[in-house]
Amino acid sequence: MSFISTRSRYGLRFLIELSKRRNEGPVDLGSIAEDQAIPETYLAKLVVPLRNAGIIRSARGAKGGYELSRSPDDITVLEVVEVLEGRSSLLECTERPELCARSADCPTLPIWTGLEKAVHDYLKGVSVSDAAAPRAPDYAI
Amino acid sequence: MSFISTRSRYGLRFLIELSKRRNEGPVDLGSIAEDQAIPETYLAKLVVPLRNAGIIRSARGAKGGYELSRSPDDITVLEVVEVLEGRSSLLECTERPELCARSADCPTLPIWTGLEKAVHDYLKGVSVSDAAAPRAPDYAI
DNA sequence: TCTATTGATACTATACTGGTCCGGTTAGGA
DNA sequence: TCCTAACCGGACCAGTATAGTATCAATAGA
Ligand code: SF4
Ligand code: SF4
Repeated sequence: MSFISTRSRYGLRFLIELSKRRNEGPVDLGSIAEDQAIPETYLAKLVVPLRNAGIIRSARGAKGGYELSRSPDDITVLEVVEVLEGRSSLLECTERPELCARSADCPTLPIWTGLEKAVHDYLKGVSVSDAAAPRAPDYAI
Repeated sequence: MSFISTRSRYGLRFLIELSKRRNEGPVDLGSIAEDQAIPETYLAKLVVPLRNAGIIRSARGAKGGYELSRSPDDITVLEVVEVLEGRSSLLECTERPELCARSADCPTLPIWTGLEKAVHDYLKGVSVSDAAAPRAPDYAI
């Protein structure tokens, strides 16, 4: 059970919280960790790749914290998952067929490739602002 | 990287091979393991849940082996993955929301639920016989 | 300068993945 | 009958990933 691990789940909840507290200036990690019941030291590590990816920006020092560096409409869940899981695929061989000697005529590869695409398309269609909406009906169907 | 682990990949390739060798009578594990380059002792373990699920049947003794117990059209890849991964979901909380205290008003849960559904629908739409087809164009798009 | 807050590493405990090994059981065939 | 091909079941194992902790340094506001 690892494609959507706590990394993505915590991370997405963190971003939603940031999107709710836009225009408060930088929000400190501790307050989000607390009200989302996420271990602060663990969340602190998830924040690094998000910053590197340009999704959030940070301010150090007292009164520092994090804020979204883009509109939540422009942050897709796909991007968040890719950044936090370190990969975008459920399978190595769909992205790097050269890793498997059998890939050239593997009958199952097209199936997995299709599955990847289904996942990609879905996640690409949902943004952080969709997620932040109180009851978002569309993507749940 | 584990939702589609070697279990599903090996298992599906095994079933495809069985579907190709239908009407040969029981096929012994060793010969499939060899030509699919799957460790025989490992494959031997994957075969147990497939039998328990009624996907294949086994014959013991000399000249024994395995054969599909249903038409390959009636075996969906979804079923194979569920049986071999021991679960159908990428996330626990979508199936058992009671595991998470926050599930009642978790803003991200509908997203993951929607993702599960996308995955389910896709995998349900592909059967072992589709997979066995030499170049199956439909589901790869 | 004091203090709140991020930044960067290093460490750990647990579980999962992908195997191997081995002794036992069943049944076809010489 | 007895040999042997094949399945059956379980213990075991090394490597890696996940989830989390701990420590200390850097920075900026009051
Ligand atoms: S055999 Fe097919 S599914 Fe398995 S790793 Fe190779 S290409 Fe991928
Ligand atoms: S917080 Fe939401 S996504 Fe995370 S486990 Fe609970 S219900 Fe699932």
